[in-house]
Amino acid sequence: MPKEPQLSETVENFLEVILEVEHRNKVARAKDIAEKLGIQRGSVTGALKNLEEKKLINYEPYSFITLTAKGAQIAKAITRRHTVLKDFLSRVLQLDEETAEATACRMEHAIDEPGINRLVSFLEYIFECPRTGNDWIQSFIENCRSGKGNWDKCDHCLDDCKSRHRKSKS
Amino acid sequence: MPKEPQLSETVENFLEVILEVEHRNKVARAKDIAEKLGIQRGSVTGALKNLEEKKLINYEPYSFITLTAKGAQIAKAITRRHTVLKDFLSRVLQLDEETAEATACRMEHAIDEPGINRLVSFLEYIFECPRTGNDWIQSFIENCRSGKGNWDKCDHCLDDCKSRHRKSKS
DNA sequence: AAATTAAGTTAGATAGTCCAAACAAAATGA
DNA sequence: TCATTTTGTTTGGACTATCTAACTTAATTT
Repeated sequence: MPKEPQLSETVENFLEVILEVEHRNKVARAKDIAEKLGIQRGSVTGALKNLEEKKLINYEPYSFITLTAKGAQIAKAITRRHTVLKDFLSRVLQLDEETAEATACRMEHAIDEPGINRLVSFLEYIFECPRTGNDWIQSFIENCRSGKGNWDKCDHCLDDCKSRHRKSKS
Repeated sequence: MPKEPQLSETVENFLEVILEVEHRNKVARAKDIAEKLGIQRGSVTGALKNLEEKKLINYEPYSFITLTAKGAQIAKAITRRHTVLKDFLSRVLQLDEETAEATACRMEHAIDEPGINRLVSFLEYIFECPRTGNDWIQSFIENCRSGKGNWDKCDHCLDDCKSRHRKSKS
């Protein structure tokens, strides 16, 4: 397999937005893309031609825009990265909605599939391992607020873990 | 305070590299910067002029390059992000050295100070909370390898946590 | 000190991303 | 259907980040 030349952040964002718009309104129009990306309509046309050349979208002037199979595949991968990262940022690091969204949007271009898969496993692990889960995250937040580590209630906390785990097995 | 216009990824990388080279050899030369960034010598000159205009480096043609206070401050912030992210990627997600390094290098431009501070707290929390720590990460790896969750040994594992915690208090 | 090599700069080219404004096509609706 | 509005395209310009090749300055070696 000849390795695909990696795509620019701009191209990835275009694909991601097109996928989203396609889902909402069956088909993507230049105007929606421009709005979503916060750029001028005029800037979209050239970019679309570029995507067309790269065989990532089906495009003809004045016509609708759809993703090719290749384009859709990439768009979905990027969207998945976005979702996973946002999940980590908001559910684990507890960044507020807006910050998590914006940060995920920038980070999604910086991590590859092996990395994101590992992060998915990590998220699952956090919320499934009896040693962690939601209350562990909760303690993390308290820890952040109170400034420094307070491990006084650990005995009790560990007992809770255990009894919770017993219950879940029964 | 007038908000600083945010810097491009390129500028951030330049500052980071200059800081590193400065540390290794007291002073940065265009050639080292070009090598580290994997670009041609000719591309460096223009960028340096730009950094000079932004008051981020002290630069005069044919002379040495040093960071200004402002430049150094930013370079250190980027480097810190890099370090923290790499730490997370390698110590927690267990990506191999090289991948962690490369990924951190791209992600460092995508996360801001509040975000990175939260990640620092999270790392500390993972390794200090009695419920987690190194053996928890170890179990994560095994979990990744074996494919699906295996929570058979959890009772034992939780007991270990507890006794370890008792010891650490004495 | 002169010759050679290494490092730095300049100039011109290209590609990508964007804008604003003028223009063209398509859709709407009276 | 015709006029109006909306949407899409074109054009020309700007800026960033790069390259290569030619050239200049500085450093090293003999």
